[in-house]
Amino acid sequence: MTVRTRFAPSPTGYMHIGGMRTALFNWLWARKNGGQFILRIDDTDAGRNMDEALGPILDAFRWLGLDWDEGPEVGGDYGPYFQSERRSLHDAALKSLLDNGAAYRDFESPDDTKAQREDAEKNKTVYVSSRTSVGLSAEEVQAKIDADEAYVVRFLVPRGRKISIVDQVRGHVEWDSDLMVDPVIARGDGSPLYNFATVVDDGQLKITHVIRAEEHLSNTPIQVLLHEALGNDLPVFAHIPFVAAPGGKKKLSKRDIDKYRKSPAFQKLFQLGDDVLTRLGIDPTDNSLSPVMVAYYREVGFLPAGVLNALARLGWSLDDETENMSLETVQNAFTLDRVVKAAAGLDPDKLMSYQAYWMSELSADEKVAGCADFLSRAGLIPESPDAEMLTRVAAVVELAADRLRVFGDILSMDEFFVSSDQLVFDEKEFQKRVVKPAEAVDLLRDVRHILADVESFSAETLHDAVNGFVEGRELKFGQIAPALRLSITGKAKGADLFPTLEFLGRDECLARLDKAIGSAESQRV
RNA sequence: GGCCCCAUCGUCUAGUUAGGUCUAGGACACUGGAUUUUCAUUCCAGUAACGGGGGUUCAAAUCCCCCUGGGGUCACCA
Repeated sequence: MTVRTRFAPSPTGYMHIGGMRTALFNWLWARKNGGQFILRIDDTDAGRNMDEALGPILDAFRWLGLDWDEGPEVGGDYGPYFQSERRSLHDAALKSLLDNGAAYRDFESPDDTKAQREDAEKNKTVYVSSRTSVGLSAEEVQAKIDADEAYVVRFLVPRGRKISIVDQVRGHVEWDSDLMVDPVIARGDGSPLYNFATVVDDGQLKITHVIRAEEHLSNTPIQVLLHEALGNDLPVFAHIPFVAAPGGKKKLSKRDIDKYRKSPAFQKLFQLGDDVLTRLGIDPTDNSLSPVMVAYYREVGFLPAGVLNALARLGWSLDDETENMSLETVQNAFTLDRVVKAAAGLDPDKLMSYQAYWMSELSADEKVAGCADFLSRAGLIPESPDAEMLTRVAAVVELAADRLRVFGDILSMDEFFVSSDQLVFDEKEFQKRVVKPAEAVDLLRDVRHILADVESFSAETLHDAVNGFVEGRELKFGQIAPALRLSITGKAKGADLFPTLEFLGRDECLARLDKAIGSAESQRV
């Protein structure tokens, strides 16, 4: 039997990071077993703006390198893959259920149903459907239809049944059919509801494994019954824990984004993301991009490998020690029985550590390509940089070394891409390191002479020259380095100092020093 | 509230199915130290957990029961 898994997103305009994890596990299970992974679009409220709504979802899959064997754009033998286009399948299934008495038209008014529900709640009894319409003869039903009486189609839940499944992650789970309400499976106009459409589609698509988040566990007994009534082979179910918000156990949700912004666990991520997004000209506070969405990580400059690694380790482990895993490694090792049962909070810190690892695994060329793209988009270098500019980027990437965790980090090294007149000093640090210390400006002047006179402007000779000066004056390096760094880069921290000087070159360094000295003097007076 | 699920360091987890090898392992985060005359990296060290109570057993993180706590879901949404 070929394993067939599916992910069935509704087109919402963005890809949720938790949904992505569910999709990943489905993909993994299919690939691990040499089966098929299917993308079905659950667009029941007919497709308006489908490009806008579906595009970001497919983009997320493409970015992470998760391919689908059947679905939008690629087709397949069991199509169509948009639920809205599968109506004839749903109609036929509905008719068969109605014909054999497994479902019935319920003419009870919604208000009556609601009142019964509330009554039951008040009396602390179990609410089950009244089934007042079940006893109606075919003629009576037809008469009501002819009289335009409103109705819905409900599935007639068999009484006295224990419905049990062997969930691949949870084990044996059981429900009592006597406690179940007859679910509405279609509206009066015949349009199917989720539980019904899903079962019809899963059956027709020959899905063998339904791997989904645990919030769907409570839908399972209805779906099992529907599969039975339709004569489908029952798929294997695996309910994986949902992805929780950092620090908590609640489902990660787009609506709570403002709360996350204040959460300490999210602090570092937001700081990084806000900075990068702002430099790219995207307003990070309007929440059009947030850490709940896959696209956020791409925009900030994460690697697919980093995100994938973090997602795979959220609720799954290979063994007691392996942390850094490629998609291929995970794919080969993936089993459902190693999926954890409890909800797992997304840990931005850990995500960042996976990311940093995969960034360090990248070749120099790959880093340069990624950084150049971000620099272009931030307007720091031309859109199509020439070879000379790319060499420059490569040199900065080398200077950045492991300070580069995400591609967006390169944007905070803007001092290497602007000239002295555009250079902005960190105001607070400038006060502290250059303006305040009494001797700073004089020392800077001395250093200027050294830089002007040194024979070859290389990191090594620069280091020796400055060092000689420091020793000759019986100073400490720390008395001069911070002021020098700030004058040259405008920042209090950054890449190694002397290589930075060498990279910028003598003229640029002197110009920056002059600017700093001038600025400090004017502020002192 | 009904139904269902879950419960090991702050976090992600190993260990639970086949009880002993667990004075509970790893990773992230955090703290301290070394290296780096910034920052980051790297290295070393440290803090830190079986929710509680009953059983069963020679032996329980592991099996059973109860409690507590957390969560999901209760639509003519998906």
